Amino acid sequence: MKLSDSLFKTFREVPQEAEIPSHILLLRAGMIRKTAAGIYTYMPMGWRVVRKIEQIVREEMDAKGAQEICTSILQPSELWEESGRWAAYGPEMWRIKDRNGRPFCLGPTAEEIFTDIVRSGVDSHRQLPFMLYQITDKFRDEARPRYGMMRSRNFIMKDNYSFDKDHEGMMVSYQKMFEAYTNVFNRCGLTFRPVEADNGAIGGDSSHEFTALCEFGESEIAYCESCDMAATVEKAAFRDAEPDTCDMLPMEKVLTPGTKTIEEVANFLGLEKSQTIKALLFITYDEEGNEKEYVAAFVRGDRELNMTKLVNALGIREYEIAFADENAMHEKTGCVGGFTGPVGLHDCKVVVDSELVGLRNLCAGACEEDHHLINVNYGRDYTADIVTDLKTLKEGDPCPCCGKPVKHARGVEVGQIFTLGTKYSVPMGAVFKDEAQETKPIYMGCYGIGVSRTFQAIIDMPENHDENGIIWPMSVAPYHVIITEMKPGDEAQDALSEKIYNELLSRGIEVLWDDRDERPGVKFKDADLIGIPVRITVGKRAGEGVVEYKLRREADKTDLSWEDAVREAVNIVEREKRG
RNA sequence: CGGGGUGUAGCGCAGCUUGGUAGCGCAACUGGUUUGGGACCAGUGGGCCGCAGGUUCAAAUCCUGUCACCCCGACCA
Repeated sequence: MKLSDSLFKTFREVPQEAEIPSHILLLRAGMIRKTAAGIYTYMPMGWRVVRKIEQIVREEMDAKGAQEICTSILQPSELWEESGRWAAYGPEMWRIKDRNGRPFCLGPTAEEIFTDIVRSGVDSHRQLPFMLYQITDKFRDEARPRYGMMRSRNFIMKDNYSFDKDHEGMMVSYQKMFEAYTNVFNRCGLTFRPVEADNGAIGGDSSHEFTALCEFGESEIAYCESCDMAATVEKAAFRDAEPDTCDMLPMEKVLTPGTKTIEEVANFLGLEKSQTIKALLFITYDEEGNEKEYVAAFVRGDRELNMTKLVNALGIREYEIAFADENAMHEKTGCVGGFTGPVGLHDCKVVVDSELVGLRNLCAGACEEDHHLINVNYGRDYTADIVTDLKTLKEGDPCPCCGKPVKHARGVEVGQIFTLGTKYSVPMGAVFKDEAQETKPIYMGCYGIGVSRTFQAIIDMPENHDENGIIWPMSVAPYHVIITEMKPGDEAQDALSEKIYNELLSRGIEVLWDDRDERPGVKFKDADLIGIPVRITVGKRAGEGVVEYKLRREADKTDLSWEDAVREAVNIVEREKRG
């Protein structure tokens, strides 16, 4: 491609709407343009990158035996009614009507469609297992689009679904996808970690998120450098403190005026925060949004409650719970703001963190203004409706696997895989006849890659950008080589540039030829900004057949004969283009 | 959905307090001089000052409403 023939425009100034490096550079390099909040157009150079990523995804999916199809973005409401998600999905779903008033949505995902296709096409166990995938636009009307394509309202996602006879087969498919995803993200040049993820109250057994590590990411993960443990903070298990071995002392009520926080109580009584019990009060709602019941959760005073774990323990959804109004709750349950403890509480569901069971002689609120109880013990003084791990694993806490202090990191979730089991196949009737002629539900898994998010996340990797612009990995670069011709119109330079251009093209290299009538500085700046991995500069020494050869990611430049430069370029492209 | 902020030329911004003919830098276009890291000189074009209403002789500026966009939070199969 000659630059003089293309629509090519870069921007010198940082666009006011962008904050993080990847978003700034995509806009400055002219790879994307915003159409509306969270809605973008891919410009020629950016679209080439997206297509490269898609191609990598295709190759890895095909290698695992998945087949590509393409479903409509428009999906009828009936399918979603069947799975129960038409009501459950909420305002994030773009809903539209056809001319006859029939409701449709712009697909936010495609479990229902794939299940529908498969139920009408599968009858026998002999047809299983198989996997289908597609790479299409997905639509989610996000409450808050952010950071360009990191969280956009319309994005490109590869989604695929596995269909197996049983749980064991499903886990084989899951493992295949785990491998495929690892290959995809490695080839795209991402630094990432697969982390154990939460899959909600009614999800399947297994889920992993693939998180590209990056300080601008929206997800937070906990990981261990001593072992393989890595999980989202919502999911990360917590190793309980060792049970106390001392005797239970008699419980006592003490006056603790004005000590509403854990810190204040601990200071007042001269205790460690770990010798106290923290109370958190909630109210839950049913599906219609009516108040259902009060919930009191208790964790050790120095711990942090993990909402996801609480919600899972209660078997409800995140939006069906909220902090309770303590005054309103007092009437019914006897709680007292700032002085609530598990003893004396009534008419509410009590959820106790598992480690409290083994700890002795703790201090808790007395459910009475300005009073606390000391020497409170589980079993003797109070019990729970549910005992489970409710804690958030914080940086420095012991690793649940090996006990070493864990680390936290931020990242961008570029992919997620999870087992669905029969969540969709049972309600939607996706069944088959097994060897014994019995009708069984199909076991499904679903797997997603955010292609457009990956596109942006690649740039945010520290090694893939610098102060001058993007540094594309060869595998996804819009072009492999850029020929920077210093002085178009100069006979020797024109001739040599053309020779190199044709030579590279004939070797299957993707070449951009900057033949614009611009000053050298502008050309160098643009070449750096758009991040083409190899630059061949045709300048003063064109007459003797000498060019300058430079890699975008390295500082040194070398003068080479044009033949050597072509050879070097072909070598490095061949070596690196597969990722 | 709550809090904060911004809408003025393609991009980045000033002007608004205290109403009086809409400005600057970059980009674009023309001519010239330049030519290995975002050149210089001279000239040119380009605006419904987000939109609607109001106050006023007069509104980018003051008032009311509304829309859009950005940031923090809530939310996120």
